[in-house]
Amino acid sequence: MPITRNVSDEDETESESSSAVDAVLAQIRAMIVEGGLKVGDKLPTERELCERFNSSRNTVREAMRMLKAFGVVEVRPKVGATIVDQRMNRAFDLFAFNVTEISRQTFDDIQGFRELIETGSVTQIFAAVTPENLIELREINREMVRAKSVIEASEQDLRLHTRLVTLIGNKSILDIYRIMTPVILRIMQRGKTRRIIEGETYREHQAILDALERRDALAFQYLMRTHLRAGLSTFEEE
Amino acid sequence: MPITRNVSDEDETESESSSAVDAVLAQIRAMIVEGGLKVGDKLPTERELCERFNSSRNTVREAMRMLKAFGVVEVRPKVGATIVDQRMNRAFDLFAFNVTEISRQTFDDIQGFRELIETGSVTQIFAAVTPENLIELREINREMVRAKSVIEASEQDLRLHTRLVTLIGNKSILDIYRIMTPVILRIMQRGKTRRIIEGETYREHQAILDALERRDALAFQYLMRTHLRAGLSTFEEE
DNA sequence: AAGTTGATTCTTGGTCCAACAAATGAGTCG
DNA sequence: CGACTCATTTGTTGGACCAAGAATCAACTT
Repeated sequence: MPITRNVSDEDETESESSSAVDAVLAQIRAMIVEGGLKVGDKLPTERELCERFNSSRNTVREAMRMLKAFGVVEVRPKVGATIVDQRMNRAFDLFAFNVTEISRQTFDDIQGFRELIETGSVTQIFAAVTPENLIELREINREMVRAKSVIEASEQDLRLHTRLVTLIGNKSILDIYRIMTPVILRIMQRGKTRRIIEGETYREHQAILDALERRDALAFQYLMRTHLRAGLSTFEEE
Repeated sequence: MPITRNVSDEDETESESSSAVDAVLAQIRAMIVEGGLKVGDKLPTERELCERFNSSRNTVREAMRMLKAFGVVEVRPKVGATIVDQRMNRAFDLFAFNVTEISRQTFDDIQGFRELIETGSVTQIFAAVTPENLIELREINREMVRAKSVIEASEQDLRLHTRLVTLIGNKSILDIYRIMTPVILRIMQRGKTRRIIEGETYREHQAILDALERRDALAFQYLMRTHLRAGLSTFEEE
């Protein structure tokens, strides 16, 4: 019997994907789901998967590579592949992989989204904030003006906003912010150079934190909106 | 001029990843960025990348596999690899790859996020909605009750909400909704069986659309919040 | 003669195989 | 108890072949 077994044999119940790698990927995935494998469990060895799926080792490895890229498995030499769930981190890597320039449209959309979140969650933020939080937030704001470079200042700026979002207590929203971090940073570093240096951003932050401290929802929302839109105006100058 | 630069040379500024595949991946990425390659451009052939990076073909292929998993390149036989930007679709696939069960916490977070978006964007939605939109939305709602299965009904339910979110006119938010689609669907299909059948969801949708039609922001926000939280209560019954 | 069509060849990704290197867990011996 | 050896497993390499598509060219038709 020749070695070249055809992929599309009898065991091809699903996904006649016309690609051996995709087929193996689907089968491994089915094995995870139907086998009820949970995070922390181990997958069979590569060679075992080879003979189980009638595939070559390279094919199995490429499928494993995709699982790794998806953040579903973590594989170490000798110890094998264990199931994990780092898809959020993968999504983060995804957006850090910059190939295209940020368009004006993307800029508007991201800022609009932030406005929605950061002004809309005023109730939750007010309910959760503690005096210690305020001290920390003001300290971050001071670190921003002490920053040596625009890049560093942007990171502190975003850190302050992210810290505020953390107070909402919603992990999904925080995850989204984490995913968007690279894009937001690029947006900040593009348009805010002068504003940060001139201290406008610092003073706006201070006003927002003051409103937060005295639980003035209307002021908080108004100042936050103005603050976010100010970055918007500097973008279109160029 | 010899092209064969050694991998571990001076240009290894980042990611001395101790992995040949990661090294090749970083180099290809650097080639894209520094070469100013845009979407639509073509990458060199695999064999050319082999000798340029002094790597084996399998190594290059595994690196290419990751680029494909990232949605950065699209590779077709004979024609080679072309640069694309389908990272949003990849992120979508990422979250469709379910390995873990939805926790109560995730459920709360997602619903909280939706509440923030769908009640917070009332101004934009009111400004954008047209009579045709309303007709379409009501039609989707009717299709939901005509649905044969819970799965189909859930899809129509989410379709209505997604259509509403589309009216915001913010592509980033829409992207996030698309990414979350699989998770939201699983949430819906878990808790809403009885509610959909009994027509509660339909009537709540109708009330929301009525408020939308007469531009009653307060009613819209209140009804939407109640509607979203209703699904929350059915979740904890089990 | 020009255009079309068909076959042929060549390129290129897709898959497989065999082998070696490196890492590491496990067993063994001092 | 510790150091050492060994076997297993992933990481990497090089080579081989196949299939499909692009390119080229010859033959045929109009």
